[in-house]
Amino acid sequence: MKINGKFPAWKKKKRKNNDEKRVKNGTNIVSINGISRQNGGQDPNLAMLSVKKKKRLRKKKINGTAKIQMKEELMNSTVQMTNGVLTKKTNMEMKQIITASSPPKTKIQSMTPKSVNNNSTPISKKPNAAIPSKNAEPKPKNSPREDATYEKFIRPQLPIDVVEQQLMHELASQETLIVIGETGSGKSTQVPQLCVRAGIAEKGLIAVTEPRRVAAVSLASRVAVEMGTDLGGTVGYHVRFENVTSHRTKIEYMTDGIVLRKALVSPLLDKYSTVIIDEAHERSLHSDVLMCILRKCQAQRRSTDNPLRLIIMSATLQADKFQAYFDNAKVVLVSGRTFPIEIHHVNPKINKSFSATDYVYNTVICVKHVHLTEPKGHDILVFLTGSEEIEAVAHQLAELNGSLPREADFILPVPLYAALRPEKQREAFQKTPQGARKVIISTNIAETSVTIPGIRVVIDSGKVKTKRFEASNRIDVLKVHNVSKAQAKQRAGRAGRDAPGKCYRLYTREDFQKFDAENMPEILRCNLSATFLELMKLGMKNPHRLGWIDPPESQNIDAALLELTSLGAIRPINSDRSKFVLTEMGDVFCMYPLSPEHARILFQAQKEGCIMEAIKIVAAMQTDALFSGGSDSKSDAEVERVRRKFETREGDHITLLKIVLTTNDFFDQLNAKTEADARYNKSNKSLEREYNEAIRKFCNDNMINEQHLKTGSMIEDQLKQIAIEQNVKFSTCGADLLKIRKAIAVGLFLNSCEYDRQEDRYRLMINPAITVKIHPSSALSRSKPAYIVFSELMKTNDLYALQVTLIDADWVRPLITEHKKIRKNHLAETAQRIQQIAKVEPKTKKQKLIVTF
DNA sequence: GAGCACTGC
Repeated sequence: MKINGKFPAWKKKKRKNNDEKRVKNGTNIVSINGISRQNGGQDPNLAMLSVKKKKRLRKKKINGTAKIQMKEELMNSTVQMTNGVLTKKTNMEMKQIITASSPPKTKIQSMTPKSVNNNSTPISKKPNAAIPSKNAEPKPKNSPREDATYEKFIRPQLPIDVVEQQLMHELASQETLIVIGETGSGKSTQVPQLCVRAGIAEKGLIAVTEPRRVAAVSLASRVAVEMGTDLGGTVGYHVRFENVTSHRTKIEYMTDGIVLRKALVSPLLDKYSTVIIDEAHERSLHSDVLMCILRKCQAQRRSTDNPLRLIIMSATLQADKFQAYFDNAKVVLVSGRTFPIEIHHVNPKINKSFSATDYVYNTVICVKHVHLTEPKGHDILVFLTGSEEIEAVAHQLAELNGSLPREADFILPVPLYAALRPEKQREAFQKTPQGARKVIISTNIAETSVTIPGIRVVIDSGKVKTKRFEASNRIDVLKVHNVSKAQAKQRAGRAGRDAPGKCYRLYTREDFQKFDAENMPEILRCNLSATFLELMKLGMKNPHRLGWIDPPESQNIDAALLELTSLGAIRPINSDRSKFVLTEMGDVFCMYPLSPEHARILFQAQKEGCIMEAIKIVAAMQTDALFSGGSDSKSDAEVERVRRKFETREGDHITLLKIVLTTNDFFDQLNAKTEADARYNKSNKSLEREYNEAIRKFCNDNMINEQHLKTGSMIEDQLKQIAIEQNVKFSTCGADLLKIRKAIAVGLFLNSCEYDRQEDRYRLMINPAITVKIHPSSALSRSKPAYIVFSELMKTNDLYALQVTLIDADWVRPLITEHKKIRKNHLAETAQRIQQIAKVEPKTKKQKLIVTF
């Protein structure tokens, strides 16, 4: 998947001149398709816009205002819920609401929730008259360009301004602070700046962690504008493949995963005086792990001259958990800035045409109702669970147009989900044509990851598809669940970004009351092995005794320990078998951003002498499907024909290798041609156009997803870089594919299966009670070899093995025997430990506050 | 012969 590195010379030069100041460890790769979600450095909010609009906005960037305004909309999207209010409002009342909310008034929460009452900061209602200048940050003298460009910027008022003095005071005096503020409060952009103004940044950087790349990049650029500095100057960001910071940087926006990687190299994180964890309420795996290790880190730095300050920022009022976890830390509340939203629940007594079970049917009925009753021009956003449902509804809505009254507008259904090709995704952001109403039918991608302008009505099915890990059988189960109350609120809020909105919920109010309050934290529903490996690198010995906000189930913890032990990454300490340490191999695994199984493949490949091939395959395994056939234009037969082209008898991993090698050849030829063209004085512009056009055609002909290809290529480079740092001797096996299959078999040996002719299914070798089917998308689904390994087991309607490779049973048998031995000991010890715990600690309810590694 | 939400290093 070699796209970058061999970049035409003309492109490299151009880049270098523009980006001298930037510190980039990523790859300078041209945007293959121009617009992408995983964009390399370009503004993520611009990324979703049409090319024309983008150009327009770029032009305006000189005076800063256009971009700022747009960011303002995107960053401070305003939400207010009139939760549960069903009353219809008259036009007059609606007008009043609109005048009252535009511009939305700053409102400060005067009441404090019960849970945080005793230690929360009382917030003054008086508007703050003496707010220090927003540009108090001294401007760097050596960069006149920055001053000229951004000097005149004055940011609009935000709700957080009112508590500014209060916050400054608390920031200076508290070791840990919890800031609760709903969307639009301005906390993500202002709190880091307040830290700088409070003088906290003198001792070290301010780190701000975000769960998504887009957020880290766009917040950094916004704050850079506000502080009158270049991106990468006083304010920078660091996400995977992209480090835009410099020695001058004081505020560093990062994804939470990056901070974790940094902690692995420098466990005390002493470069940072403050770590701000944003969006803590989302409870992402990384942010939970971070809170866990930062608490420990804080304790260790407490007595030094460089103590660590923690700020936990959350959008929901359920602060009690965080407060208890951080030793009764102070809580500051800031209100959001929002437009009101009318909530309508289904009432079965009135809405007789609704089905009790079929929410897809109800969706169509509801869209029709809304379309015929709501004012023209109000676009609709529908939340459903998956691509199949979405395409079905889109189809039915398109057909509905035939039966609408003559005066009604046209319904324009627009599907939106992550697996959709980028150019199709872009349609959701295009302006609605005259005489039509856009109905965007989306998965939960539209909940947080992307923001669509112009939405006035939300239709919420109340359902979401989530993946949960079944530790007992090591299976991922993908199932439709009810959303949480917080999630339903988030969805409704999407209707109130630009103006007052409405939300139709396709479930009764009684149903809503039964929903969980919050989303289930990721740590409770995923395989913990990779996380434990990282924590053990940091010195954790017994994960059962680690202080989590929500501790994972014992069974899940044990499953991860067993997996890591079997893979040879950790071993129990002889003196105390409930404690574990990393093995030498485990120490190497940690350096790779991979699951322990995938790291094991690389380790084995090194022994077998096929590390180059292994890196290509493992990198491709990290991306989503490279093939992007299905749903649009191309027929099933066509998709099948292209797929066959790459299929190999050895299985899907070798198929991946074939695709990557084919692509490499293509890029070699394309780059050679482009460089030759450059010598004939073709303009850079036309060269770039032809280059991108050729890539697009290649991907289209081969049904390869450009975006995933690009990501895979960058991961390949990253893995190679790490391998170099680990002094790995590079080797290639050429056409001898047996070696690479062996490496794959060893890494994935826990997933090896034997064919059962009678059942016509595969039995898991580590647990013969479980039988699985090879997914029909696999190259081996028809040939049914005797022994296979797979990448992943997925439970949908049946239990399917995904990504399958043909193996020799002798490669894995010794490993399986060893695994069974370990499991037996492990189980005996687990049983013993459980007995001991039951004796010593009868039902301890209160959570320990001291971290015990 | 099925059909897979979303992130992140």
